[in-house]
Amino acid sequence: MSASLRQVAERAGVSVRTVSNVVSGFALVAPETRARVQAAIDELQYRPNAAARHLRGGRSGLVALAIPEIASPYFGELAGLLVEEAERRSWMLLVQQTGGDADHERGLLGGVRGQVVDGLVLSPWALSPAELRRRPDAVPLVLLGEQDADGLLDHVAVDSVAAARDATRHLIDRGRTRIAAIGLQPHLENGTAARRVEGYRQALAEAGLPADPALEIAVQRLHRADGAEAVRRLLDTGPPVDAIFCFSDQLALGAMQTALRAGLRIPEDLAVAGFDDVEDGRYATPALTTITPDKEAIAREALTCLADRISGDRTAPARRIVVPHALTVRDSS
Amino acid sequence: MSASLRQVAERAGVSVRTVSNVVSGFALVAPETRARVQAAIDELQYRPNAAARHLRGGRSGLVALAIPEIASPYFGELAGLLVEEAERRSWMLLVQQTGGDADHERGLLGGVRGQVVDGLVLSPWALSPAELRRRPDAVPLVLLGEQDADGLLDHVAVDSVAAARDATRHLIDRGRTRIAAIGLQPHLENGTAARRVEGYRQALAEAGLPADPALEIAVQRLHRADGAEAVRRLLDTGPPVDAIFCFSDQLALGAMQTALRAGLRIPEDLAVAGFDDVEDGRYATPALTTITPDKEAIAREALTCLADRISGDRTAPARRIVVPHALTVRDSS
DNA sequence: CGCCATGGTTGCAACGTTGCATGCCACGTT
DNA sequence: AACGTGGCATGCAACGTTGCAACCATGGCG
Repeated sequence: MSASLRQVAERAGVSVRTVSNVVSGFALVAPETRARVQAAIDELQYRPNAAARHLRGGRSGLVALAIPEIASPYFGELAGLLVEEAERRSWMLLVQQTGGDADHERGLLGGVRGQVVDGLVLSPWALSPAELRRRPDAVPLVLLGEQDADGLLDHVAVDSVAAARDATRHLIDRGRTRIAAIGLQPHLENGTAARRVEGYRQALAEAGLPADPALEIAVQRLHRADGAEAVRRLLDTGPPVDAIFCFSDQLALGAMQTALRAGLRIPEDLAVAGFDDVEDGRYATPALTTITPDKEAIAREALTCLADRISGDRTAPARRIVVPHALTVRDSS
Repeated sequence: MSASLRQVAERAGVSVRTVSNVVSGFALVAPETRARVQAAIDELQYRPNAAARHLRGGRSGLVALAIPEIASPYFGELAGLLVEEAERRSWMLLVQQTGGDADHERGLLGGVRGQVVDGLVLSPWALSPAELRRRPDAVPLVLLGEQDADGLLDHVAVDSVAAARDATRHLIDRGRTRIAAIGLQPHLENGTAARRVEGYRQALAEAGLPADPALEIAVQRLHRADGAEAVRRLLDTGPPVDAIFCFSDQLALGAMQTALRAGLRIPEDLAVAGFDDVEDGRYATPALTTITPDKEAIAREALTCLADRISGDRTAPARRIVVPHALTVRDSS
């Protein structure tokens, strides 16, 4: 296999300990010795053994990212940024998919298989705040999204209420009055959808528009298919609408396709706004108006937070980090 | 921290070795002893230490996936399937992004930081076959895509020549005669683009259509922006076209947006076909005709191949695995 | 001249696990 | 009664690394 410290030591005629000193760069080593050891290292192509370091030092240099599904564009983009940010901190990122399954999420809270990782970035979906709170405190943990765990766990997220309000207000500013909201998830304890409805309702109230429950459409998941189906229902049996605010870009893209196929013109007959600003939306026809969360900031803050937990005080009070968002207006509204 | 075998052993009043036997399930352990040990394990919430197992056994249970970028839909979908497939084999997947950078890819060939992983699934982009071939044989490796490393390394891929021929033939069957190909990459040694051009030319030749170099458009990357720009160039300065075959769905989506904005009707004025069958294409307007590679098969075969290398003969002859593909016709053609 | 500080190097131990060899006991056989 | 056998349990060692403390020169100082 690969060379070990011992073999390098034998080759250089020094002790194992001295080679270790050279490798780790620190400590007092005579320049001449260092050179000799370095030569042996190069010849044998020595590479430190991660397993031994992990065992000895208790750090693996690995961080897990647990998300519902990596194939979804929003999580894909986020994962990409997290990988980059992790690399910047000489960590490596391990991806777990929960599929939005509660048991799966619960399992991860207890620690990723055998304490392999130094920390966990979790985007909970099905788990209730209550369950999140009473987790066995194994690995340092950061949550993505507003999970309302009573400030007991570190969070990183945009302000969903404000963002949803911004999006809805924009549609109102465009003169729309019958604005539907697609993306409620009453079957989940997940607080994100609830916050977005809240922001939506706030904007309506501020503008003096009535809140019509028939305009609030629930979905199972946040995929394109769900958005498509929601619009189908809305057009078939719902009240007339002149705008839709979708809680994700995926929902919005599915919604747009169905609306276009039904012969509606976007934005003339129906204005559409999404949430996430994934690349698909920018290249859709028409290009999608959306809420743009600062994803770089999410990635950066999440890992900063994790780093602080890992090397700092694990019992420090939980932080709730709110990252900026913006409204990006495009052709769909 | 977490309990170790020793602590469980003390609690259960047996030796460390016996606890190990219980944990690993094997060996001869008296039912009564097993029960007592199991009780101690549960009480202390013992979980085997991955670092120690890795050090002792030489297996980490980790596999790395190295791709240009996870945020790209094709790689996102593939990564999702690989994560699932890995889980099925009780492996965990670690994601590395090369950004299509040659140095980065080269670095990974030498082994992922300190032999952390048992295997590597690499989707090379910038690296030449020659370089791939003379890699230091560190970790077991499987390549995604047709990299033409002279049969010296394991590969998993669709037959790009045949697939490109199928797509082009379909456009010809639709009565198109001026068919452009977007996605050539003469600046890269990467063989995939070259194979797709070949398939495209074969189909033209079979149909007796002339091969016009002005209809073969090169791009830097395979993003939507590149497709959009390619179509812009084509419409501005190129010869007239009535169909486009793009080497990726992303290129096709970018191409469609630009064409639609230029007032062209799809498919009436311009038929478009892509490659990859990512979800975006299915929900685009019009829905995108494309080549559908069996991604599940790619994920499955890649990990099977890796598993064989890891636990089997590392010097066995390299395998070239070709997975099935299909032509999926939708509204864009 | 002896002592101490300093620079440079080293050995030991331990992190948690498992392969190997061995030990112990009870039972059945000769 | 002595012996072998098989079921069960254990001790030792090693995987590669690093913290700790000790070690040995050397040279400066009292």
